[in-house]
Amino acid sequence: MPELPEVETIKRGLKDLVTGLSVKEVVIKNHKSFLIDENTKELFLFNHKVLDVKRRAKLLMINLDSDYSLVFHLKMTGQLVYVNHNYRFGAGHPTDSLIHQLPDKSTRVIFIFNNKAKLFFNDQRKFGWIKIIPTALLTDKDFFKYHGPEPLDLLFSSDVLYQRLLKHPNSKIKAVLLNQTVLSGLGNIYVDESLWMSKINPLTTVNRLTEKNIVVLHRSIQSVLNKSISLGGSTDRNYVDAKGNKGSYLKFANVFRKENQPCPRCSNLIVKQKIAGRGTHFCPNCQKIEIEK
DNA sequence: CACTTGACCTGTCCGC
DNA sequence: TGCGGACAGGTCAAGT
Repeated sequence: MPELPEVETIKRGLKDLVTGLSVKEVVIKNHKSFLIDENTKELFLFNHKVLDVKRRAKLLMINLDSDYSLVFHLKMTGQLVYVNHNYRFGAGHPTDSLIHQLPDKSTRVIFIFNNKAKLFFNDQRKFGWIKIIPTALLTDKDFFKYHGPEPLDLLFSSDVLYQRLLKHPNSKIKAVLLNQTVLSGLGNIYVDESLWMSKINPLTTVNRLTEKNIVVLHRSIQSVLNKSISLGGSTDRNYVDAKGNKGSYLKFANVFRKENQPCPRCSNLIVKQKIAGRGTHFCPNCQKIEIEK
């Protein structure tokens, strides 16, 4: 589930909650989720303060004052939920009921902090992972050489998008936008939404796109991501933020999970079709394939 | 090289 | 009510 807006939302929440705390204990219920040896735990994890929480692409990083960082990839069903020592954030918090159920059967790793708060790494499908990596490596651009630019970075212009897309001229735009080496952070939801907003058919090959298409696509990607971040991301099934709150972006989605419903722009029915191996939602009427270049 | 498929896992939903 | 199959937001390796 978690794409850029979801990981960004978790990061913002966690940063306020865990900065300054130190890890006292870790309970690993599923070892494949977090391969770490006792030595590394003692030397680089335990009793080290959290300096900062960062995001790059879909990775979330907790920098520790040991010069190492905890790095998380949530893949499809990962959650990072912080719960304080008495299992409450405050009277009447909407997610108190959810928090009381933790740990649950999807809990794979639990971090316990010096203030007795716990951070639950839940992951139903066990695809996600946690690693401990030297912070210096994470700031080295080599580490992210297989990740494309951040779509909300000021340096990410429509020209940059154009240049990167052009490296895959014969591929379908849907597949290229899902490719993390081209651009970081988009997943199935935001690719479908961005293409709808741009009136681009997901089957269009890159070499059929006009320059105007790309200018509009660039603006649409940023608009969709910014709107989702402002709404706390998308909760389709699993996703919750660091406090256990769901995101509300999908209430405003135009095509994702809207198959057989009218297109908000032209009233034609939205279709769902497998493209690039993924369920893809679009309006075949107003998302036309460009004929001329 | 472009593209597809299968694998990693668990849970849910749908049709019989 | 039970069972089998398809499917789910991510990524990687292997195959065509």
